[in-house]
Amino acid sequence: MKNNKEIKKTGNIRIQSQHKIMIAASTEFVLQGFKGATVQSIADRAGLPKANILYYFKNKENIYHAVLEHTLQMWDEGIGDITPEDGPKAAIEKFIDAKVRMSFKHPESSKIYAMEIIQGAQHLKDFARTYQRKWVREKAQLFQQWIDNGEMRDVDPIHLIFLIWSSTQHYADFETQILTIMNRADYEDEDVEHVIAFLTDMILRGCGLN
Amino acid sequence: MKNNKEIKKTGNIRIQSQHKIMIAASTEFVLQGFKGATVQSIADRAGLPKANILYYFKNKENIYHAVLEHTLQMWDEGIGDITPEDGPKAAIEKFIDAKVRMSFKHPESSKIYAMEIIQGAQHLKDFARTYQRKWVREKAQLFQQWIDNGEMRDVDPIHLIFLIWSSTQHYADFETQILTIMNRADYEDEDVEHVIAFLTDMILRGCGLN
DNA sequence: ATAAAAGTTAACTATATGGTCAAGACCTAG
DNA sequence: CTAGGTCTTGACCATATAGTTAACTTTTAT
Repeated sequence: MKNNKEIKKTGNIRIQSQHKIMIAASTEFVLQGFKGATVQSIADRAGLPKANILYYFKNKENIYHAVLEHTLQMWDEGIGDITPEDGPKAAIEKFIDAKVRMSFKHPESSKIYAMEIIQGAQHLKDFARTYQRKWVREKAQLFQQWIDNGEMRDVDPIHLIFLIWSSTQHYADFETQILTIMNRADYEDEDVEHVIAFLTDMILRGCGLN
Repeated sequence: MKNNKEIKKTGNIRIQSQHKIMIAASTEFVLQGFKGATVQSIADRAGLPKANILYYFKNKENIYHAVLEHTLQMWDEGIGDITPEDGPKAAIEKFIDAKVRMSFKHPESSKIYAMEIIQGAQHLKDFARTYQRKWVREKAQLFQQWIDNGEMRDVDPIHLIFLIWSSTQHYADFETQILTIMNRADYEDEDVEHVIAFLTDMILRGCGLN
């Protein structure tokens, strides 16, 4: 009880502050990059004095790590799992649906992750990379089995995953460009559904599932 | 003659130095981002003293602008043109072929461009954005005509272009991740052909052209 | 041959920034 | 009420870095 309360009270302000800082930091990292985002700019955006930021995170790198980790975790949770029972059609539908929704809901996460990869994944821990390799290979194997069973066309499963990945992520990462091209200020709710429908249709057909 | 020689000689060293600097700068900008890339690091990579860099480019921003402009120009030249006579199949084939080859040949360009867009295209001149909108809309209209003529399935042409764009670009931008997943150190020549074949097959089929 | 132009570079400066510190405010438990 | 912890924050410092300058060398034009 006592311990509980301590966590509830003392922990709360810590969590809350850290959360507020991470939100602000995400924006700054997207806008300015890791080096370009200054602790001061993060502080300003979070509405806190700089020293307070450094009180909750030992240094800028730690903020970035926290943000990255949070991103990975969100990705991991958001991307529902695919099972052999799903069959190829449902699997692709689930996968596209989840990724597109995530792209539209958390574009900053996608952007930060993309920048990290583009720059060579210098801050990404080895285990994260290995984890992803395992994930992709596992899913690819599922697709391969469906192919072997004649449940879908014989397409390279690894590249199929890349295709889904890239085409869905694009709406987050290239938001600016896409909005410019569509001559719009913001995405709207219908866009999500439209994109899901479009991509699902195209890719299912590519796999001979339509 | 005199004038010619002057351009040939004097211009040469200028062009050569600028080129060398831009190559080095590209790498640094990809690796460290705009703010993270220091003039010194660019100088070191180019094998020149810092002051020499600043002699050829007034400041860091100018180096970045030159690199960006070069990238845009290359993209513009590399992406062959599509004409109404091509018909949808050849158009898609040409487009994918050109973009994939560019991704594998000049990944840094693709990366710099991607980072610029992700960060909100803060350095991109308005005319470049407008130009791209025009380009995409123009091509989309072509596809729309083919659709109206019953030459291909009725898919959203703008999103079709996004799909081709994203899936091809991905191999440049996410190089690091893709190599990790494929457990490889580098791309090989066959990869280009394989990717072209895979994407062309998938997307043509998606458009009902196969 | 020579003067002007172009190129090279070490040394310097001003500033921005990451991070520290210490003093004090504010909780919380007993 | 008070002692120990947590939180807050202005002031400070060391360093990294963009950009300048000025002296010097090399190239080019005539």
